[in-house]
Amino acid sequence: MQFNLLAECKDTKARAGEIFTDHGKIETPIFMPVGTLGAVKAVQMSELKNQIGAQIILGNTYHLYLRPGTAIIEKAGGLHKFNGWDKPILTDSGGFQVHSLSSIRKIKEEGVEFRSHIDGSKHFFSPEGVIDIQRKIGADIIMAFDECTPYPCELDYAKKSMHLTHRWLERCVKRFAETENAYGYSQTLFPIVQGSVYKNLRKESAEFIASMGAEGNAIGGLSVGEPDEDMYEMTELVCDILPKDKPRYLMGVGTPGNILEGISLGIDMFDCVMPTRNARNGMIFTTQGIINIRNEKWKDDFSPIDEYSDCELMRTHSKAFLRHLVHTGEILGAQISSINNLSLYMWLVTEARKKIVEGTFMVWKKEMMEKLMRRL
RNA sequence: GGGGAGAUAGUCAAGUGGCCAACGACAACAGACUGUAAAUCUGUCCUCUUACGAGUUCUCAGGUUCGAAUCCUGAUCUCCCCA
Repeated sequence: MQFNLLAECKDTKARAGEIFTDHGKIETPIFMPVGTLGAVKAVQMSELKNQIGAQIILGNTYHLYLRPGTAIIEKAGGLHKFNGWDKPILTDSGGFQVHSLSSIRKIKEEGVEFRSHIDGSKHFFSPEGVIDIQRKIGADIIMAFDECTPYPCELDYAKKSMHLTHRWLERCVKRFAETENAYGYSQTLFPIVQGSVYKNLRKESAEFIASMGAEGNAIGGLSVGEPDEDMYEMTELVCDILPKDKPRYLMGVGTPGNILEGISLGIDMFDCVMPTRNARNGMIFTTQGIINIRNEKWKDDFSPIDEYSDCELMRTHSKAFLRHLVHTGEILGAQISSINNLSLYMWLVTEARKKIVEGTFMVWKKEMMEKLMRRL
């Protein structure tokens, strides 16, 4: 993997760059649609590629390990072959499931014991095992196994958890170095900064992660319920420590506003389920603000969903029709909504990149923050 | 014409003397959702009130009772069976 920094904003810490992987180029800042099970829910690969313009998607180690199982993916020749997505893929390690499945897992020094959320069976994830699985899944970028701490989180717990994540990281790095890619193209391992919302912990973690010399670095444990101000403060602090010449990935973020703020703090990569999950629940992100398309007020509004969208679907379909689809539970409602939201997110990062290169990012960002986050 | 069953809030549907403004489901309305246990979840849902609470209800009209959606009488309407 290769990262080139192409432009920097003079007013903020925003930057524009490009990442080269064996599956192609990624222009940063970038938003990565989440496809937990190897598929972005309600969106076809061709739509992702041609309409939305996605450059990289996510998969999830824990979920793919349970179903279809590592052996099947290996037999298919890796996830790219299995799901037909020939551009870059990033897999999360299962660290987020340590957080989201907290009621059915047990954390130990050695690793994490999960009970499958599907059938209750026991599974053990160690840092080494997670690297092995991710080697077999074959994502271009793989993540270290970490504990994504909850919010709120006691200082004492956050500290212990962070140190555990650091020890796990060393084991991940070791295993990664000892193993090879399974399908002939290169993979790279991103370590993850933790430390909850504690400045001293974040600093310590960022310094430790920076010292690993990875090709890219991630910030985890944020956007788990803390106030936006805390998220931004931690992000800024960490970005200032992480190497400038490597991409920075803010995991799980966020709203369009969060993303713009993250970009201005020096983040290059984002992923979030919000555009797809919320789409399925009727939340439509448009260039003019946020719409709850289920609301009664749209029932006879035959104007385009977003006449200023660069997504043709949004300019041609009416709010009333989309409301009808979502309201009646038509699958097409989820599809159109998901494509729209992802298109909007991709448009957002693409525009941001342009503005950074042009040198007008700050003014544009301010305008967009208000516009995109307002409720219609 | 004869016999039988039934009418409960937007819909379906429990309740068959007090714990009933009335179970539940659906619909409707609103909200939540940030490295996806989510096409999920939460709330409201007779009227008025932010709420506390108050006021009207269980086809209609009488009646029994301290007390009725629940018992009695009649009316109206619906459905089924036989001729």
